Amino acid sequence: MKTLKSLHAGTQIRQKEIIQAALACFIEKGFTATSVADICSKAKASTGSVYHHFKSKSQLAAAVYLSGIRDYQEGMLAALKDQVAARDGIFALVAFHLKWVDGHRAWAQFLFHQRHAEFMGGTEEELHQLNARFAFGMAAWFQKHIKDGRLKALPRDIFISLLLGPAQEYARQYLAGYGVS
Amino acid sequence: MKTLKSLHAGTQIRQKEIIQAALACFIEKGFTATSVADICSKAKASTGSVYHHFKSKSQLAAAVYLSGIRDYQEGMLAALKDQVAARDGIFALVAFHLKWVDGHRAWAQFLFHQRHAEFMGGTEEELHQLNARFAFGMAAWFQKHIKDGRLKALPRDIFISLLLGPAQEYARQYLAGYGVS
DNA sequence: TCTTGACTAGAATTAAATTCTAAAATAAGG
DNA sequence: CCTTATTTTAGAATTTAATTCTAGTCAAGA
Repeated sequence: MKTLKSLHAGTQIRQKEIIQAALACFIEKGFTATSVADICSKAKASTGSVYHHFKSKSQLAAAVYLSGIRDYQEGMLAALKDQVAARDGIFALVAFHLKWVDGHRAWAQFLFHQRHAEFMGGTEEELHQLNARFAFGMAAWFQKHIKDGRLKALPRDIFISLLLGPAQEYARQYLAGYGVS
Repeated sequence: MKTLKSLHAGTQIRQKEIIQAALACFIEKGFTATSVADICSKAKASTGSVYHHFKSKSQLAAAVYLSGIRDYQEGMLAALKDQVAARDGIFALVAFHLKWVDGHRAWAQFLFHQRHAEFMGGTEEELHQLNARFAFGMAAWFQKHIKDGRLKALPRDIFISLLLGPAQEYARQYLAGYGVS
């Protein structure tokens, strides 16, 4: 017998198409002003399909958000994995951050503006989990450099602020001059 | 003949009631999740009445926002007007800021969270005008102290940051532990 | 008091979200 | 290959919520 919940081949692609379409619409018109019909037509999908993959418009927006974060965080960790020296790791992170923002401007803008949006309710666990995993991965890499005294031991929030704050702030200003919404 | 647009006596009160009801709903459930029916029933007003006073649900949300800002800014300027000495003015501002946040927690929370929300589109001019007027009033008071060398001349954004940043940050944390949304 | 426009009420309309039903596509086991 | 269970798609039907409309009430001021 066939395994339950076996996904069809194109499913992930379809979901990504829908997410991308939704992202484009949200950025162009904002969450409230885009209808799911808008999203359907931009994604060339039927309402049935969209609602099959996502519980609701809000949940889709949350998926857009989470999907962006996931991509960013995975990229950051991957960038880190290739490095050994403390200095190289830090450079890699900052470089990746800036590159990601530049390469995903629409998405970055969405992430920045919707940080605490209402549709995120009911996704907090998943977001929290993502963040925890990310923090863990980062910590694991930096730990050895801290132990060996090459980097200072600092509270996590301070550490992150020092590491990425400037790039973050720069990105914010960069995106502010980029367009819509 | 009667002047065009002469308002009835209770109009302002009614509008305030609706704004307060809307504020309560928005804070309790968020903008998207509250229906104008919710607002109507909380304000004991008919849909007709609500739509007579406000063009749309979004515009009502914008009015809630602007109304809060206006109240805050007027209070700040009034607090300043009573003072002469530079030190007294600064103390008065910080005190008023904290008192206002404490006395209007719901409102303050709404203002903090909705800063760049979508429904603000189409109200930017009015917001900008409010801010400009506020900045002008503030500048007017501080100018003389700066001229006389009792206060340093600093770029406006830096000046404000130094003046209210700590209180602002404190308020943010204070509200974070306050409840809903 | 009378006229006029503001205001209120709530029904009617419209628009958008969500659900539903049936059909098409796909994965695996035989 | 065929069968069958299951996922996926389409789009119509339903439901829900925003907005508009119509009729009537009320208040200001001449």
